[in-house]
Amino acid sequence: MVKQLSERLDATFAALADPTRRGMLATLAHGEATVSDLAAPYEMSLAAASKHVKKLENAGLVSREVKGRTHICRLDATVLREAHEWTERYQKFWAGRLDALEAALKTASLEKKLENLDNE
Amino acid sequence: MVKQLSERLDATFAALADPTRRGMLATLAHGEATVSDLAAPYEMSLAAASKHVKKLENAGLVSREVKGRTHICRLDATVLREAHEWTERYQKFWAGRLDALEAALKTASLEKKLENLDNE
DNA sequence: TCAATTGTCAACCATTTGGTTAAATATAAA
DNA sequence: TTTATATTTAACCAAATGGTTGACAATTGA
Repeated sequence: MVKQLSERLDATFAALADPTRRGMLATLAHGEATVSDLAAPYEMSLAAASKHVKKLENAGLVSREVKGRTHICRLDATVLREAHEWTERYQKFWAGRLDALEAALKTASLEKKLENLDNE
Repeated sequence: MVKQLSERLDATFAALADPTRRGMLATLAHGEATVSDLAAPYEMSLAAASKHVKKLENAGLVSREVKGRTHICRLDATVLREAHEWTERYQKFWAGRLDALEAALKTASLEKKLENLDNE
């Protein structure tokens, strides 16, 4: 059952809305890590950390390979890319507004110049 | 009271993790809108929509100007830019750009240092 | 075989979230 | 002034979240 984009964004943004989970992703940016590795920096129980990893996995941000009794986790940035693209649209919108502002200012100064020309 | 980057990311990502709120931002990308305007596309009560707007505002994604009995809302992409930059670091990692990965790790450790400084 | 390690699962708890309805507030219009 | 409009607030509810502890399963090492 493949989730729709909107639902994937829900899960991705929700997964990112927690400093522990963002920290785990930062750890994974260095390379693969076990659940214990990911849990190590935090004071919470392993069970709690395990839930965070599961949430990252459910969002599709992390993939897991069970190897013996350890679970090897890796960063999977596919859904993260969707989140990045979502925010990018609004960034571009904002940049566009700023461009429009620049354009407005340019037009204003151009008008002034034209007026000055008329006065010459 | 200015929030730390980490807390701003918490609030921003949490605000984005809901389709109603993302829809409201999409509406605001067309231009300013009142709370009623933002609520219109949804079946929920105005009170419920009002809470969503408040959450967007608290995250800093939306600014509000009270004008008579209406509240005019506008998109404020400042914190969105932070979220965009955060996802960008990991998205670049996924794209296999090792130089970007280095930069991401540097930024991450710098971020930690800055936050540690703030905590002292 | 027995003990330690890795991790999940179940049950529980407090807090947050996202919704409701009803009442309150403030402004605008008649 | 009275009424209608725009919005928030309060009280409430069910479900989700983020944590705990304790038991369990699987694997590894002694």
